Amino acid sequence: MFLQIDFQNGLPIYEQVVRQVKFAIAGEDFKEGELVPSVREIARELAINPNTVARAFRQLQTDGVLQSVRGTGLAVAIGAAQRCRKDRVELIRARLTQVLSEAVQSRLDPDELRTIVERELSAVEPGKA
Amino acid sequence: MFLQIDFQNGLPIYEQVVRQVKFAIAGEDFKEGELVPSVREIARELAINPNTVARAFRQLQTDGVLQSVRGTGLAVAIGAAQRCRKDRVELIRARLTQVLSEAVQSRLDPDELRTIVERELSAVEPGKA
Amino acid sequence: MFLQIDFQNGLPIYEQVVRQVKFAIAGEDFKEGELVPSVREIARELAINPNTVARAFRQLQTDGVLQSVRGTGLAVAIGAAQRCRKDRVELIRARLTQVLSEAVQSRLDPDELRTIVERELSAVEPGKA
Amino acid sequence: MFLQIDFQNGLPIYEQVVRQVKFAIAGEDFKEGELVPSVREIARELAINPNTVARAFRQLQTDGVLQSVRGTGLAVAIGAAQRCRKDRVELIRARLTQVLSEAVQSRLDPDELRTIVERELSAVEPGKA
DNA sequence: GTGGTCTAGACCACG
DNA sequence: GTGGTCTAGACCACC
Repeated sequence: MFLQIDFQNGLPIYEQVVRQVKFAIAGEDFKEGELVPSVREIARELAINPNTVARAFRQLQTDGVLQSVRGTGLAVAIGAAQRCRKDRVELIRARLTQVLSEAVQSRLDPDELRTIVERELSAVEPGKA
Repeated sequence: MFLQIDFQNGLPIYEQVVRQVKFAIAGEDFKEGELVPSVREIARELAINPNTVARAFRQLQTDGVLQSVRGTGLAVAIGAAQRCRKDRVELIRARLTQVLSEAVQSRLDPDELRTIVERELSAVEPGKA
Repeated sequence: MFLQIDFQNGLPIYEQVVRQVKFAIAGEDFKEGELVPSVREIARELAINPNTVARAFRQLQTDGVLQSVRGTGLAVAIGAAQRCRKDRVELIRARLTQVLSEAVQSRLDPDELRTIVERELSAVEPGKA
Repeated sequence: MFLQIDFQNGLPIYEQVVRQVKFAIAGEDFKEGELVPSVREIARELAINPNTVARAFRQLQTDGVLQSVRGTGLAVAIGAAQRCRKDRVELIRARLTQVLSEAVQSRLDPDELRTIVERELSAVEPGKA
């Protein structure tokens, strides 16, 4: 299974499920038009209450990521993969902008910030000159 | 007054008070050894519940940033300014590292990330070549 | 075939089948005394579960619209066409009355309501002065 | 109290609460910026489970009608009254259009439809010529 | 089997 | 006191 819950970090379980399902859809682990695992199956897998999973799935429906197919299950909506990817990028961009703004406000050394940035980026661009 | 509360953003009010007091100490708006304003005064100023301010001050005492002066009030602890600066820097550095790690994991374009970084940093380094 | 299913709109599929069969009988697409297509045929045609069609047919029998012909199939009952027309008219009349009552209660402009009504009616009365 | 629940009509209780709260806001029974009654109070009043009320309120938050004020309660959002009025009008307009379209499709007599319409409208326009 | 709704009761953080 | 989260277990309609 793709999903993992961290019961320690304070984030609501249902939100972790929402995020991870969106991430799984973005990565095409769940494909558009196909059914996602049932509420009960996921609840069993993660050892959490089915209601908690149902709440996450309800959220995913209002977000337009899942669609209910009566008596059959929940299917990934058409266009959800692209939207999930876009949402995630937007979220990260916003957080990056905010933390940098706070860093500047706290007078952190710009060059030190650049060093941190390059250290992370180098992991993904090993061949870059 | 230095402090401002945002009732919308979901952050606990007492935590906003804690952070802002620490920030004020880091910036030497409150100087070491001097008394900070009373719980009642701050509560009145910010139009929040005195219990909330008291809770923030309790937190600041456990953090070793404020010290009770018997029968007088609460004073900024010696060495608090430097510690507050360091805490803030550490916090921001950790958050920056984390969000960059997630960005890389989501395959965001490294050059776009650099662009965001430079846009923020340019605000504070206008004279940089 | 006359029937079409909308899997999105939340209406139970078996009820959509019931309504459409009644509508087809009202419009004499299925004539009194003649056999309707078999459960299997309709299920194949609409790509739905035969159980669902069977349930719709059961409902149509209790409604007195279809009659079982032993060993042969299901036939449109005598008098069903007129009854279906009447049922449908009654249903629509009731819904119209209700939505208008709510509209009045919400203080919608009566003239705007009349405009909506005339816009729909003009489609069917092109020659009316 | 303003709210009433019909346990018979099949509509989910939480949805009835959502609609009625929106209607109450549209009618300014609950005013913008003020707190609505607490989850527990409404639950007690209507003799339903607090979770059910909480679910309705969660929906109202995602609809932008209510705003959570930490530790204090839920307040009517600014601009909610106008939005609630508009939503209700749109909803009714859509339903009216749809039922009329079905009526026309079923070949109901246009003049009978006009009669129904005028009968309802006359209740609110007694002085109209 | 599926999701959807509701209840009951518990625990938490916040003001 | 407030809302928010989670669990447990029940019942329903639908396929």
